Amino acid sequence: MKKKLSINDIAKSLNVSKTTISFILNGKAQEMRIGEELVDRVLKYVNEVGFKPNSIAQSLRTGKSNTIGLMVEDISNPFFAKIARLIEDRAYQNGYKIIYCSTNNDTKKTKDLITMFRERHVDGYIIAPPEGIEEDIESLLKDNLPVVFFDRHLPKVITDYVEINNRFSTYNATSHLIGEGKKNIAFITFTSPQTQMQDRLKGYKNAMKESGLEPLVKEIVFNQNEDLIIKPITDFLTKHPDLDAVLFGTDHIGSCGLKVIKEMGIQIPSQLAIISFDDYDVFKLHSPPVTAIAQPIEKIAESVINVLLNKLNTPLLNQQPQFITLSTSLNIRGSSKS
Amino acid sequence: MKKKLSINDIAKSLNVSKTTISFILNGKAQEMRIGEELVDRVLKYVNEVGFKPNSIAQSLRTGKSNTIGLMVEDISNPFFAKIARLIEDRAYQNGYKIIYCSTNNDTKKTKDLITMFRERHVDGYIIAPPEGIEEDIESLLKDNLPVVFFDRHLPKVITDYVEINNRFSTYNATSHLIGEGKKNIAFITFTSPQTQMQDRLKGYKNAMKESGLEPLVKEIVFNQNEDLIIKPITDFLTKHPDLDAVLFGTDHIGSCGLKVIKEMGIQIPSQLAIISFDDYDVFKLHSPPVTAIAQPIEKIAESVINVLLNKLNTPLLNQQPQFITLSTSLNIRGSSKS
DNA sequence: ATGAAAGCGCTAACAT
DNA sequence: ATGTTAGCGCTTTCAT
Repeated sequence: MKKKLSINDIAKSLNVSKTTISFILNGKAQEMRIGEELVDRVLKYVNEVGFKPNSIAQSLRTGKSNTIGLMVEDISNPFFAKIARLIEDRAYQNGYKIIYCSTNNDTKKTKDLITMFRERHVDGYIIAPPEGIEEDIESLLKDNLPVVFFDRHLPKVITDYVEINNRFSTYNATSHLIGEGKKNIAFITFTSPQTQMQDRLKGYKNAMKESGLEPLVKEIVFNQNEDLIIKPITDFLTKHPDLDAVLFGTDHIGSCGLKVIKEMGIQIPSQLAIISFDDYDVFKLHSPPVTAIAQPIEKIAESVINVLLNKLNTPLLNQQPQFITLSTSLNIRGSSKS
Repeated sequence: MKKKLSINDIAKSLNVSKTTISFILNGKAQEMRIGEELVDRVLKYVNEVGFKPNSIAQSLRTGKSNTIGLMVEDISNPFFAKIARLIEDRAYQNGYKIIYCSTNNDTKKTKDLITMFRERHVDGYIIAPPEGIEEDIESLLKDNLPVVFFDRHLPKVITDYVEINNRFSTYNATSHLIGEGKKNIAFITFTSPQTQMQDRLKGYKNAMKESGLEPLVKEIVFNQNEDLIIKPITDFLTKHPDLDAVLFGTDHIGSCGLKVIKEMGIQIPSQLAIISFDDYDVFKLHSPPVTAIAQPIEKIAESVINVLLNKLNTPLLNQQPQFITLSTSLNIRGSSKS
């Protein structure tokens, strides 16, 4: 087994000081006026023996870890999985690694995870924040650690975020249903104080009120166990046979809703028109295909990582935080036509 | 801004040697026969001021990073996303962090990523390996770094792996179609030398041959761009109007196949019976619901992390590698009945 | 232009 | 039972 090389080994083999090696490796040869010939010789040798500086030692010395902490709600949710994938790609391209984790929307778990990330000295944080972690974030910001929120933000915390226009999205979707002649339109969503969910709720209510219709909201407690989502939806639909349309607040609720509707034998769209937030294969392939609010996933990921890299690269400039709001598109399909 | 505390600060404040602190913090107080009263005092103070040892320094010193490298094919694929989620949970429970990345089945990218993981001194590797990285893995193993494969393995590399019984799964699914009276059964899959895909192919062929039927295989080049999967499927189905059943090799091909079938207006199952590998909402909710081969995702994740933690905890015992093969279930639904 | 040396924070062998 | 000290591998200041 070959021993791992250190910068000292290189220095000895080449009869050069390790300082010089370090400078050359870090591109400071010019600055330090190191002979071009030496630079070549070192680079050639380093390459030959495949020496890589020990990044842990580098981290200890410089205080940078070249790591970004990514906290999503649930990595197995397609929305977050896709975002994570795109962020990962761009981060690696820029020499950053990603450490990720799922918060499960659990405040305590999230606090623990922030502590762990902190111990690991991650250079920057990308977070889809659950409620109740304001202090922890403030503490990060106080120590000059860059934090970018996405999907939602914490109203009391001033830091960069990337979101979509939730309020308009549900307003628009609801209006579409109203335009199709629907009157008894329910909104089924998760119970959540988070900004994105609150905004979706507001958009729905606004559209209903503007048209003089009575809002009917069913809130479901967030749970990993699908049965605990399906049950309340079933109860709700059973209790309100007079509904002519339903707007689902998230993709997860949407697909659970479809299961219930299938189970109950309700016809879409003749008996019930349907729209879901988020747009995935399950909606596109459904019969009839389901009208859905599509988030611009690539743009979200792109914006998030750009904002963070930007902050990482210019740490001294205490720039104004950026608040980015992106647009969704309403993909109208068979499930919402009358 | 409060300065980060170090073990030295603690030692000074308490008028105790930092060795003692270190021993106490690492649970070696008993072993070192340190006074119980002192232990309490130290623990209390450490807790009070919120001191956490710098894990980077720990890593540098001990050579352990408490990090597991997880390399999946594509984190935005639900199969891998769910596995990742479960592995993440168990890893965090055991004090390990996960650094993950998507290989995209790209040999070169994977080699680079292994190098990166290595530089980061990850303690163990969980990999869904693409072909062509045999040497890199051998090199890891030579240096005593634990590697666990899942979803597939590399025949030339002897290390632990967790898989499903692919051959039987497709054999069984094909047999089911044959039992339903189908004769012209095609298998649409990705072109891949990987063991899981080869085994799926073999299972299909075996079933066909045993029944004296002619296998018809359409191989599609793996691509991120969905259009490049849909196009060849469309061409294939157009060219073979006499087919009465199709078995799809993966969930991704399966959902693309459904799109094609929908587009072409083919009736399931009257004109064409369908079975897909992997079982997700998109298949369950389809009309008619799609017969699917379900992988035991929880068991896979559980086995993988158990095998790895086991190796991590008993590094000296150069145990026999474990080869775990789990069973799938064939969930028969409307799409495959005659 | 190059080298010596300090030190990032921690662990553990060794000394007492 | 507790303290002293030598590094882990690297960067960077300061001296030459």
